[in-house]
Amino acid sequence: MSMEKTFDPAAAEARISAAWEKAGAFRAGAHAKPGAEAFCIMIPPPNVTGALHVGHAFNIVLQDILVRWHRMRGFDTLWQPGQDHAGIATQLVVERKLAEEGNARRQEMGREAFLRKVWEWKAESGGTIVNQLKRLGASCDWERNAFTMSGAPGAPAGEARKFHAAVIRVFVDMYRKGLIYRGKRLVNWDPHFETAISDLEVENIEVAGHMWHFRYPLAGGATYRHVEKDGEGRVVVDEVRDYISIATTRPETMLGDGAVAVHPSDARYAPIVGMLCEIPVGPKEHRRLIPIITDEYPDPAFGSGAVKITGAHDFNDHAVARRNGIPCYRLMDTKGALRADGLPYAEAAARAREIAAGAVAGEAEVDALNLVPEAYRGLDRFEARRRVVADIEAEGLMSGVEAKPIMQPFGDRSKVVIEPMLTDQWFVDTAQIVGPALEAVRKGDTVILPESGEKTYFHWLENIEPWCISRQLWWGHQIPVWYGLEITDSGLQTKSGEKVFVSTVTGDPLDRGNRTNPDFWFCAATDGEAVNLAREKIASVFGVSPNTVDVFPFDIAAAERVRREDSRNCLDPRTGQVVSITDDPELFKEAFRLTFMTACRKNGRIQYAIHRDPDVLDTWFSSGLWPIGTLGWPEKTPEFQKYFPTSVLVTGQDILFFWVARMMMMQLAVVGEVPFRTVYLHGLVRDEKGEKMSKTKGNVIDPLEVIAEFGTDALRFSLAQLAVLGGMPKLSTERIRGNRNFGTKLWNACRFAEMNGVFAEDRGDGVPGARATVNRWIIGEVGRLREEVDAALGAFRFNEAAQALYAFVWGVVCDWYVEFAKPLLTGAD
RNA sequence: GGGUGGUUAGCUCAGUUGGUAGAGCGUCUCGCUUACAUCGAGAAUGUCGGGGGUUCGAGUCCCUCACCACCCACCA
Repeated sequence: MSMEKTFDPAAAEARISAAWEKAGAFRAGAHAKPGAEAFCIMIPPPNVTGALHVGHAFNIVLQDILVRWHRMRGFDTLWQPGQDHAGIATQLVVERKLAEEGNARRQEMGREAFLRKVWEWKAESGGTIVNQLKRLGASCDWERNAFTMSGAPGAPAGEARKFHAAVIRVFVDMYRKGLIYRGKRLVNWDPHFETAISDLEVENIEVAGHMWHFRYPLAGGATYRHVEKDGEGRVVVDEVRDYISIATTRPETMLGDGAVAVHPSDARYAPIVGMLCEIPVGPKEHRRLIPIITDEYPDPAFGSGAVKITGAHDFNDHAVARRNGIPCYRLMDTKGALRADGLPYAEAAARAREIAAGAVAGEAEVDALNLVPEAYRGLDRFEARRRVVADIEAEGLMSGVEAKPIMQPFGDRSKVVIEPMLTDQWFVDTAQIVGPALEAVRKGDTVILPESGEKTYFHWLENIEPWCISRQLWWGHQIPVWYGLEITDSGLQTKSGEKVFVSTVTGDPLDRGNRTNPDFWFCAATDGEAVNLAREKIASVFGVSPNTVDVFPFDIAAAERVRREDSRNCLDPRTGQVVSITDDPELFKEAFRLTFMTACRKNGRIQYAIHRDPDVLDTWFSSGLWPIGTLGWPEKTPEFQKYFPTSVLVTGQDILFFWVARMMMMQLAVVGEVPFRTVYLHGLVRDEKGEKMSKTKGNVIDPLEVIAEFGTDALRFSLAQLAVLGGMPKLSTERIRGNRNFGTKLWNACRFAEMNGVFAEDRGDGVPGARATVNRWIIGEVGRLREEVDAALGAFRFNEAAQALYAFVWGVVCDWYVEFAKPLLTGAD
């Protein structure tokens, strides 16, 4: 078969790809020399949210070059492929798809049915991704394809790998070691997805905002002399005021103010520190009074120097509130609307006044108080802001408003304004596990390239914050913790002589905020184990044998549904509290049915109900275990032993914190080893002008379209050329076209050889013994080239390797060697 | 407010121990010569952001200024 003048990528790629697959050329250890050193790369698992873009292509090509380079030289090579379940992103995609297809919404569908839909989506999307990776020529060991949710309950056939088990195992271990904790903290709340997110998932963007200045009247009509001085000590203001002036960019949060703070050194306010002032909003007869306190936080030079403290909706304020024992009143619901639940405003405000006056209130009670006046209840936060401003202005207590650019937090996926929200969440206590991760890079156990990446890594880890890992989503690894209500032995007995149990927990057993005592949390890999833990715990509380305790895990979502749909409610509507349950079977039946109350004694046995935390883990918690999870840990698989720690991680610098740093911490915490020896960070692929590619700009280069037009090699070579260490890859179609031409050039050199019968005879392996000077010369040149390419790749300078090959093929082989060879081939040899 | 990187030919960018600048694309001229017009032959274009310093010698090291980009950050 003689060769065409131009290379036909489509035909060749399909043929070669099939041959590779048939030969098992990419299997772990393929082409390894006996006793060879291992070389392993874990693919950064693409999300199962859709098609691959050119950024993936870039990432894949670099890995493929490293992998093939090692495999070719006889290393025992594994390139581990797989996909990430990508909690929020995938849930979003599937919800959108369901909506487009006119299906029931997730909430109507129920968790189980929805998850089945997600798995269907995953099967489709995962398959697409694998096929696209294959089109890019990725030489992964496809038989080992992994998925971060494989093996999870509800996973369909074909998802039997055990990644889920590894994730759960790590959670349980870390919990038991005290590396994971749960608590009520101010977290970044996404009102669109109605879940907490981590700090990293928040994008701070400057937007046009306003700063309003309001007057908080002093309580009881009190007045004071307000004196302001300029830099030289000259008095510029000296007047009698009956208010304190504060500034805010978020007037709607005033409703939850717990204090006004000034700096302790601020002489202007010294006369009124300790006094009360009034929040100038809401029905006049029930306005709340809050104290004027001192704290280091306010900057006397900024604004009026006085700051309103809203502990439940601002991170700074929260810290101030904590330090000073100021209550944190939550104003919003999960959708970011002002709360409509709880007691009427008048009663809530009355209680808040008592608290302000010194009444003791627990965290749960404070959280349950809804201090939103009826007029604002249920309003969206932005609408509430408008109303609050209008109302204060109408009352004449607004002293000004200025336009001001402000930094506002947005959800990276939802693009809605993030709300600091006081909620119960799970956290990794990163401070405890960060040390080894820092140390490993400092010592060089892991090297990050380019070097600037190490600086960024250090900077972030040295200032690490706790990592919020719980998400109020359905698609993900469900947190392996079961809760029961706190129960104590009251010592009381019924007439028949059996003990009465007392639940010491106040509030609603179905309330997520009500799982306060960790002694009654049961963290275990399976519900069976959780039941056993609970059984032993309850038995020990009452001093009985575990054999006499029955533990019932129940589904809290079902319980909530039962409650919603039942018009009767045996809980005290005021407090939501159930105090004690005796062994009265009728009472038990009623209570259990309506509230899923947690314990009773029945037929001489203790019965105790537990329910699993409905939340799931942050996607990055599971992908943080990618290196060990894909290799079969916790089992000591041969692959784990051979390929871990892995050799190189090739990934985008944008996920240095999200993923790389966390993998370092997690692997070191779990198996005490670094996950990889070298991290190669690359930039985001941009268009030829250096702008981010986006659908709206229309400058997206679709790798599949490029492949269709120019062939995979043209794309791959272009991407390799762009891989400058620390550089910003800018891709243009022109470049790809140029490299398609390069491919043609190479093709034609081969065609020339073929036309001259070079391939007709089998010359065997190894370096041919050349006699002609030209041939000896070119063999030497090839050797030089190889050294050059090896050196470049060894230093992760893909662009230099590409450049060397380009210059050699075009400038040496084609320009000179082919020409020199012509007389040789046409001559009488 | 911190941090990181960048500023080299018209464009996009390389330039790893300091030794008077390179590639691709584009431009201009010529050429369909038996591997290749997705090609060949030839040509033009740079005070390497400004300033200062170290050195025999600096795009390459140091200082400083300007501008750009990105990341991180709680100023109400």
